[in-house]
Amino acid sequence: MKAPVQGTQSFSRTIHLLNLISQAKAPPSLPQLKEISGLTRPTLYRLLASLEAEGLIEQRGDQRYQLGVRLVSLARKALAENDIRSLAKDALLHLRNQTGETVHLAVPSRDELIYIDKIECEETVRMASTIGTRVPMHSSGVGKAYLGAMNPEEAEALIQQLDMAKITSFTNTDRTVLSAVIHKVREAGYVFDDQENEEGIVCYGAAILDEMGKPAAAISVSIPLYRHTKSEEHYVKPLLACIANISQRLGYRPS
Amino acid sequence: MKAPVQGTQSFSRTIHLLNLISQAKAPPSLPQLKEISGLTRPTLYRLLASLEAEGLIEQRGDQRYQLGVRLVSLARKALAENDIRSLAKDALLHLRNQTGETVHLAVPSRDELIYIDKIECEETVRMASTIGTRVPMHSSGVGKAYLGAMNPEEAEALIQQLDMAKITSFTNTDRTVLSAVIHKVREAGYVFDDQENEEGIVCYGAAILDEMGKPAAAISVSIPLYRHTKSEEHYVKPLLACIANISQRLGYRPS
DNA sequence: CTTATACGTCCATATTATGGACATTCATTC
DNA sequence: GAATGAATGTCCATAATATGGACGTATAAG
Repeated sequence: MKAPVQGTQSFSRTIHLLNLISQAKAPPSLPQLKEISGLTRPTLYRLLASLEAEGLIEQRGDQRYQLGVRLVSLARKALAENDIRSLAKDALLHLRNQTGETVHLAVPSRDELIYIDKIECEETVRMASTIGTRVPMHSSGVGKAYLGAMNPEEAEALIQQLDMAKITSFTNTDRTVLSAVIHKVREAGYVFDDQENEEGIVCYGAAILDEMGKPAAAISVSIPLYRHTKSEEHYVKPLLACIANISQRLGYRPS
Repeated sequence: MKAPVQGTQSFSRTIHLLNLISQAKAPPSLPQLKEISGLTRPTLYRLLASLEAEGLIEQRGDQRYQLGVRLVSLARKALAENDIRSLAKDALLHLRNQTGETVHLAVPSRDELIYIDKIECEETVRMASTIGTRVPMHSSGVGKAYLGAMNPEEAEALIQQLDMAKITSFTNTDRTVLSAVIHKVREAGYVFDDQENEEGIVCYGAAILDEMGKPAAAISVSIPLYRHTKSEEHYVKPLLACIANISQRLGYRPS
């Protein structure tokens, strides 16, 4: 395997092996690793031993290999320096500038989404939401976008557990209807929320995908109903471009 | 540098460099890395280039190096397979068995702690808490333990923002008193909560530390007041042993 | 303009990583 | 229980790689 830098071929091989373990659907066994990696037995043993020595992988009781806790502590540090908010900042600013409306970034917390960033529009009439605001999954743009990016079975299981509270007079409280909506969101890649979460406010939402294609966060563009005068494309096109930008920085590679 | 396994010296060197970047108080510059690593210039360049090629580090605009987003996605996967709940399970069971009382594991979420695991005692009278329950930082054992493990400045800043609500008639609502309590917790390494969060329930709490010595989670042993008959040591000694066990698995190394 | 420092790369060779061969352990079959 | 095959694990001669002294370029300071 050709390393990108001369003199790092062995390091690249080892990290490649780590990536294979990371990408496996379930912790792989030795024969499985030998097959998917194409490495010879002594080399495979040695590279696994070196990853284990550094805590990057661990061998389970059943001889299978999984990612190690050292990665978690490294990543906590990485997040402190480089969390999704920082990663997303420029793209969110750009989205706000292009749409002219308020943009939110939200992450999941149990069955809600929490706004962790907000880039406000420059209009006089603005959103009352603040960072830290929790919004329900069933009625908010970011929540429905997140559900729509989840694995269908997982999304359905979560929908069955949601408290389908009536937030506004427009809020849908029927789970079957929500399932159908989420199905459409999954196909379209974004959602249009028509005052289900806040009377007089509509929004477009989409989910940010991580390296494994799973939703990591969601973004919305929120618009007072009276100012919602431009075409859907005016909001959706830059929203999806923003999502692609951030998802890519997070390691997502569309197949 | 002697590698733990023959044939992995280069990989060990590269990971050692990654660890130095991880442990630096601020993203280090090239001259700083050269000094602390002891590597020659060509070798340093090459190893940095290989880490960068794999996304494990990134060079900032000001030429300094920080941990890369690839670590975040690897760690998300690692957490899915090996999260703190799994890591802590055996130790929590052991703590419950030794103390005979209900044990909680909680992680922070903004200014609260959320129970993510609960090992119930085998007595007839049990705690009403459930997984997912949020408890305030100022009044709960896990909350105060967490505050006590934080950096003093950060803890103080957070204390100033807390909603010092009166949860029970025993709840302290004075920030200055809370600061003094947290100072004592920091010194003792654990907290004794006397019905501040739930009338009729006392508990002992301590924080789990991560690889950098920062709190990652907290544990409490909850006891109905009428059953709180044994010595403090009966609860505290196994609690601290449990904490040490889990913190070590998380990569914490006491200095 | 000169000098010093910082940043960056080449390539001969010292050193390491490799895998064919072999060893040990375990499971299966007779 | 013995024989056989498969799985797991390691050795070490040598093919291949990683290294750092030497050199080059860019930038900053005087």
